[in-house]
Parts: sequence; structure tokens; C-alpha cells
Amino acid sequence: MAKELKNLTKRSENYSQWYNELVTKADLAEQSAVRGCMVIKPYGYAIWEKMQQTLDAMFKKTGVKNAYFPLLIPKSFLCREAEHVEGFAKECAVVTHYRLKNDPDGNGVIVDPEARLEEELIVRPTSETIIWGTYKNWIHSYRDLPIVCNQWANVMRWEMRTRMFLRTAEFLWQEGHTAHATAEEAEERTVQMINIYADFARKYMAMPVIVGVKSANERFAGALNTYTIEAMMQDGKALQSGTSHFLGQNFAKAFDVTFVNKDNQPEYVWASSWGVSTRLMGALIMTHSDDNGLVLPPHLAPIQVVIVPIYKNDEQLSAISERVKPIIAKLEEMGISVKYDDADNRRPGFKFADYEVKGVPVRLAIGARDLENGTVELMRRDTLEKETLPLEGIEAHIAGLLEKIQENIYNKALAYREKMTYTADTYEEFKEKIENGGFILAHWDGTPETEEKIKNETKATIRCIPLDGDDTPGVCMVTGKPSARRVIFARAY
RNA sequence: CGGGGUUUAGCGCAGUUGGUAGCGCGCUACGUUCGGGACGUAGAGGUCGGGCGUUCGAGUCGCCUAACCCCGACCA
Repeated sequence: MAKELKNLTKRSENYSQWYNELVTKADLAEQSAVRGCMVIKPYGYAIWEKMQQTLDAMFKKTGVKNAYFPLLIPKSFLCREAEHVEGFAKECAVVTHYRLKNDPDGNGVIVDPEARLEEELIVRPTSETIIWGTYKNWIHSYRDLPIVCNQWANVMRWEMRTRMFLRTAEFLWQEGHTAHATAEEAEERTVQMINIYADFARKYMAMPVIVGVKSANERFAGALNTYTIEAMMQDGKALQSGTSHFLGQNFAKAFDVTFVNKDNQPEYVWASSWGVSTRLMGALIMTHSDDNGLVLPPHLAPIQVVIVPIYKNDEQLSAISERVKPIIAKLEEMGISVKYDDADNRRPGFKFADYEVKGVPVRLAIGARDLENGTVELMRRDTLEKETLPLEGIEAHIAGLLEKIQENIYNKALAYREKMTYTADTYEEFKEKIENGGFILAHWDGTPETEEKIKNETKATIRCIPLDGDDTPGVCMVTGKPSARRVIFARAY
């Protein structure tokens, strides 16, 4: 008996426990022995890989080039940009020694006190500093610009509290760092990248996102402007899913990166940086999953179709395998990833449950009865609906269905977000509504003080100032001062 | 960094007033099964997080320590 497999905690009871169980049971990741870190398992990593490949292709279409910079950053590099350092200093892992030796008392190994580094090295929490230290050598003339580099890497932030995928001490991400001759060009790149993220979230993750600008309080340390995509999870909390920063000349000045312009005048370069991380995996899980497990969007599912044969003996299995073989070939030819699970150590019922937990979008079950009738049982993961269909032409049906599922789960998530989005005109109304979670559109006077007050009193922060939507002015719900437009408040991860 | 909790087989747990370690799942072998999480039989698997102490005797009591989890504060 394998009762362990499903039996997830109900979402409504304890969302965070539900999420954790889901990640583990769907075989995506597990807690590692290292504090705050996780092990991403092959199935989970396959999803990440698909995200990576898709994003990478989108980047390259806009001229992005990949590069790689060191993991360890000399401490002195972090002294340069004051605001930036203040943002990250509290959560840095520091390398102080370069050698171990046998413990003289015979208890394993100890850090060799003789091997202390003259200058400590910081495990990168983000790479702005090392990259700008490097760019200084690459940039001399306006002809060297723009530089549009991206790196796929791991970073480490010694977080107080961690949660799988959403906030782990070590995480995987991509960070793009660009250098431009003009502010306009840098800002244009900043916006271009946030739009790529939004596109990716919507089309591939089937996750509706709101594109907007961060308030000063929520802005990236050292940036002049931060663009964000904000998503809503199924418990009504917001999740910042990707950011793109206009850095102005801050880093260029801190690292003294200048170029000679067409008029032979030295100028500081303009910069942007942008990134998304394995946090997107968390977003994916929390956006679509139900109490039966994961629901993966077909565009990112490592296995799009699973075929489970139902058989009593070897003859039946081989008959089914023969019948299914051309279907698999056809599907693969169409670019659909198929798994034919004929493992004989699991019974069909177990496999059904297992692939449901793993979120495989389409399942086919085929047995002797179907073989006789020329049919197959098809189940779609998003609605859990089953139907029996003719085997003939099933490939085209599946191709169409995968698109339908992709669309359906997007619409479902969008409908949920809309249902959970409210407006509030008074602070009282706001306080009352924020208790139910969700996004609240409200007027704000634009000051950090007011935002801080709201945060302290309600735990809600400004997720973003949306770029689209209702932009009629009004008055701040707290101070009554003029407000340019409604902004989005929410409690966030 | 505050407040709580946990640590015993691969996983989830039980273990009484101290008496020398157990259950379920999983795993291995064989057989019967196979259309929504199969069952039988026989096995393998543990210096009870670590250290010190009390005791004839410690999973159990005391002190110290570590790791992890949850709730806050901080943050992507």
C-alpha cells in the first residue's frame, strides 16, 4: 500500500505545509542537509531547464550574450556602492580561509588558522560588483557599447527564514547586466526585459502577472528604478516573480566605468540589470496546483503525455506496446514529450496517482478492452475529466488539448486574481479587505513614510505601481494628499 | 535575532514510573494480482543528533551543544 503518495494537506488548512508537501511529493525538490538550501531533484530540474532554455532563447533574440563571472567577490568590491551594500551586507556568506588540516586532537578536520585570507571573499549574493569591476576593463569608447551580458548562475543569501524555491539560501537564477552610452537606451533595455519576463510568465508559465514599477521602499538596492512582475498565489499573497532595474550611473560611478563619447568627452556609462530565479518554480507550483498535486502548464511540463498500459500478462503488454508505438512516434514527431510507463513494479492505479501528483497534463490509459474497441481513455490534469476516444487521430486531438489546457489554466489563474482584486477608498476599508488577502487597488500619496506606516499597521506593501490599468488620480487613503493613480497593495512572500 | 517545537531503520512515527528497541510505509525474494494508490509468505535494515553527568543499568533523568522545522522581525 502506498497511501503516502497523495493525501496532501488541504490547501485551505495550512497553505505553507501544503506547499512543502507538494514540492516533496511531486518529486521536485527536498530539503538539503545544508541550512536553508534545497536539493532540486531531476524532475524539478527538468522544469527549470525548460524555463531556462525558453528564456535564454527569448533573451538571445534581443541580442543578449551569455557570460560567466566568479562566484567569490573580494570584500573590497562591496565597499564601493554604499546603498547596494547596505541592502545585502546582512545576508552574505564570507570565505575567510583557504585550507583545512587534520585536527591535532584527532577529531576530523579543522580550519587551518595559518590559512587566513588577507582579504575575505564574499559568496556572491548578486554580481553587480564583480561585473562592474570587470566591465571597467572592457569599456573605453562608445564603440564598446552597449554590453548586454547575462549569466546563469547560483547566488547565496543567508536568509533568516527559508522556504523551498521561494526563498532558499542558495538559488539558481539568471542575472543580466548591461552597459549603455545613454540613459534612454539603458531604460529602454530595462523595460524590454521586464516585458520579456511578463511574456514568459503569461505564455509559458500560464501565470497572469502585473507589470509595474516598485515604490522607492521596495526598489533594488542601488537602482534608480525597479520594474517588476507581480503574481498572485492561491492563498491571495503576492509574489514578486521577476525584476528589471534601471541603475542609472550609480555602478559606473562606484566602479569608475567611463567611456569616451563621439565628441571625445569622457562619460559614465548607464546600466541596467534584470533577473529571474528558481523562485519562478515556486510561483508555478503555487499558481496552478490543486489538492491532487501539481498542475503543470503543457508548455513547461517535462512530460506532456503519459501513457499507462493496463495488462494482465506479457502477451497483453506487448500487444498494447505494439499498438502504442506508432502513436508515441507520431507525438514525438510533433514535438510532444511522451512517457510510456510500462514498468511492471507499479500497478496502474499507483501510476495514475503518481502522474497526477507530478502534474502531467495529459494521461492516456490503454488496456485490452481498448485494444478491442480501438479506443483509449484520456484524462486531462487541469479538470481531471476523463473521456474515452478513438485511437485513430488521437495525436492531433492531444496536440489541440495541450493548447487548451495551457489556455485554461491561465484563464483560471486570471479569474482567481480578478476575483481577489479589490479597490479601497478609505484606510478603514483597506484594513478590513487586506485581511482576506488579494490585491488592493488604493490611492497613495507617493511618500515612503505613508507606505511604511501602512506596512507596519497591516503588513501590506506596495507591490507595484502598475504601468497599465486605471490611472485616474485621487487622494491618498491615509493622508488625503493627492495621488497620481491607484497602486497595488498586498501581503507578499 | 526573539518565541515555540522536533531529532529513534530509507520515510512517517510509537516507546509507560529508567531494565537493553518496536509499528506502518518503503526495500529484497518468491507466488497470486493488475480498468483509480493490490495481497500473502519469508527476509534485510538501528552505536536512539552529539558530548558530559547521575545510576548496577539511560532512547527515557540532569546539564551542555548542534542541526532542522514552525510563528514573528528581515529579504527575491
